[in-house]
Amino acid sequence: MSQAAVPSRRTRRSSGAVTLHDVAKLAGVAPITASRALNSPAQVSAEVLKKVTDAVARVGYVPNLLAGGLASTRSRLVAAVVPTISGPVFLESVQSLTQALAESGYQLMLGQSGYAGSREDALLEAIIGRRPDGIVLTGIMHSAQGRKRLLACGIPVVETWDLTATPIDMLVGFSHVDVGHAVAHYLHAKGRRRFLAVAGDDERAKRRFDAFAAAARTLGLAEVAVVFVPAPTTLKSGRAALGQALSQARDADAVFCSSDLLALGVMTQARVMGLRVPEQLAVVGFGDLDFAADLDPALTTVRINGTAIGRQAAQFIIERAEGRTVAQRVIDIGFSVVERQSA
Amino acid sequence: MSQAAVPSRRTRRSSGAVTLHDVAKLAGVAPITASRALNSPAQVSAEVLKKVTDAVARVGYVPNLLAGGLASTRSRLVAAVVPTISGPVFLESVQSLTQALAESGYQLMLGQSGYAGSREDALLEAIIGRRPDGIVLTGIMHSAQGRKRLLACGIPVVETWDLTATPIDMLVGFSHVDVGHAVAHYLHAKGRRRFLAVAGDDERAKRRFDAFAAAARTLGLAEVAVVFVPAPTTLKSGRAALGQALSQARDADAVFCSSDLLALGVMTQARVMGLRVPEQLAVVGFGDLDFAADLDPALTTVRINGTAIGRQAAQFIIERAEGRTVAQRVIDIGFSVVERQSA
DNA sequence: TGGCGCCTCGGTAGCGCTCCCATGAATCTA
DNA sequence: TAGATTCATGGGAGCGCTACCGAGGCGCCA
Repeated sequence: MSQAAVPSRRTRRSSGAVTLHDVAKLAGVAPITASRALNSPAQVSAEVLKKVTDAVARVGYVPNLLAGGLASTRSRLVAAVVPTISGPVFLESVQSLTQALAESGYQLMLGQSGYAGSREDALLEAIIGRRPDGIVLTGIMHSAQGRKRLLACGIPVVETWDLTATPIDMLVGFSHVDVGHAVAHYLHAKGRRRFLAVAGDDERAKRRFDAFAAAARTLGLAEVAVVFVPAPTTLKSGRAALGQALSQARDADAVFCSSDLLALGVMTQARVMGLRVPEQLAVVGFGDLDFAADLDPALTTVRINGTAIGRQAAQFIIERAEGRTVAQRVIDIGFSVVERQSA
Repeated sequence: MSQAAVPSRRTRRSSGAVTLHDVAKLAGVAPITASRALNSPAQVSAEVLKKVTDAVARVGYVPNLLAGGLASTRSRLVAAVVPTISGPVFLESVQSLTQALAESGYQLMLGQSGYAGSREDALLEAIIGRRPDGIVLTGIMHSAQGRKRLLACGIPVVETWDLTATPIDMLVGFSHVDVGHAVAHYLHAKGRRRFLAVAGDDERAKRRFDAFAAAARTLGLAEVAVVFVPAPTTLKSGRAALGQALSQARDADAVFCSSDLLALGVMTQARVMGLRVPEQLAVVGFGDLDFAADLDPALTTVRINGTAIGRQAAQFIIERAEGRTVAQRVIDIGFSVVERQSA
């Protein structure tokens, strides 16, 4: 197929790769015309279009998007920041975000902030330096420093997985306070009266559990014993935490866990201890990970539509990148308590 | 702090952001000197260095790495391709890859190929177009088209999670065939004689299970009944598959699963069916996800050091990006069968 | 004192692409 | 038929940065 004269005047500076100029020369048109043929085919004649696409195929041209991004100040790169990728909670969002972006020709850059947030500044620098067309944050940005930075650089920002009255820019999330209330009322309606809680020590989980405890108080129930475990949460910490929690309140009849993994740990430990779920102990998780529905007993949990979050975040950013303005900049996607067997 | 005269001559073309020129002007040096002060501080005098860093701080300069990448043909971007991010198997690798890269100033771009591999071509185009300094592939690249493309573009490539005699470039992985053999021998040594297998239908799992079945044959055991489930594997498919597998071979005394999630499903289903693990049925997983050790019974599984894979892949690419040559381009990081309670 | 090398700094010229504006041809209106 | 309007194409300039080379200042040796 290709003994096509691939120009290989690889100088010290040039990468030696095929450029748009080569394509244009081969097609017998000006570089800018070749550019148009590739980026807005509607603007060129059918004849030119064919010549250019043929030339592209012959030399195996791949546009240099770095150069394109520099020239057009649109990098077609979007950055996503997650605390850590190995906690499975945000995966669904990242997955759908990647996919939705890819469909529109955008590529995702992944950054991990760590739950500590220490490297956050360096990470922001690395991200902003790449001039992405958008930044998706998991959780809202709290450090004043970081907010200022993001505001100053003028890049569209989507905060996710949370709700706040003062978003930096755009937001798609849900109320952690409402989740805490909803679960407390759910358990109360099921006749449970003595609540326990096992939670990761990240900021959002804490808010869920403060609300959970507050709602229990409002319902006239005993004070909720909350055991905090280090984020990211694991099955192991769930097992350990249940023992600890029960020692604080042995007559407990319900546990709310800040993740499904934690809930699985709690259920495992309960079984080992001879506690029957849900008869003696109701267990509620959070996240509705794909295994939750098929555990035995099936896990009652809080479902967050992570796919919707990712898709909506992508849409927000694409809208803005294409120059349109986003009317509704804050979206509460809500949540639902999924009733199964465990509570 | 900053009433610093941020130049905001935002033209139609310019992003209006602070540039190196602004910094240089403020510091009273030439742009190239400012560049050196930031990128190779050893080459400038202490005095100049201070003037430049002060100026940077005053105007809040963030280097445009797109422009830098274009000029130096080093984007400091690395692409990673995974089948899907939501299967938890590769997470550990992605996590350590991201981290190791970040420490050296590289940023990860994430691409999802899907298990089907249909969008692979478009994905490669999107990746190559960004001129990354390296590409990390999960699994080896099979399509001749894809291999050719990667070879042609001259970007360092690391294939992972597999072993082949003909890598495109560099490789860090392990032998799936050896895994199959090792598990068969492990179970045989434990006195098990009638093997079952539940596997995702991806290519690597298939190779593990062919080897597993072959080893069983060599050991003089009955033919292994293998049930394939669609990738990515889930707890649910594990539960369903066990029933199906047992109907084919009801006297089975051991199951090898192609993922820990599948194994959890199998164990869950076994419990529901009144089968005791490991007494009546030994269960072996694959992956050693973080929950495996703390299940009840604790899951015997095959441990792959995903962190080491990610770290090594990062090192490979960084070495090459810095212009050094990599002597040992293929690394077998091996695996280990982790004995716990389930088998 | 001159010649040599080293170190610091600057000018110039791109990297590969797209923006803005100008050109000529073809089409339309009066 | 002249003038205004579209359309397809091209020229020139520049996005923000760094590679390359050259210039001047310094200390060193003979």
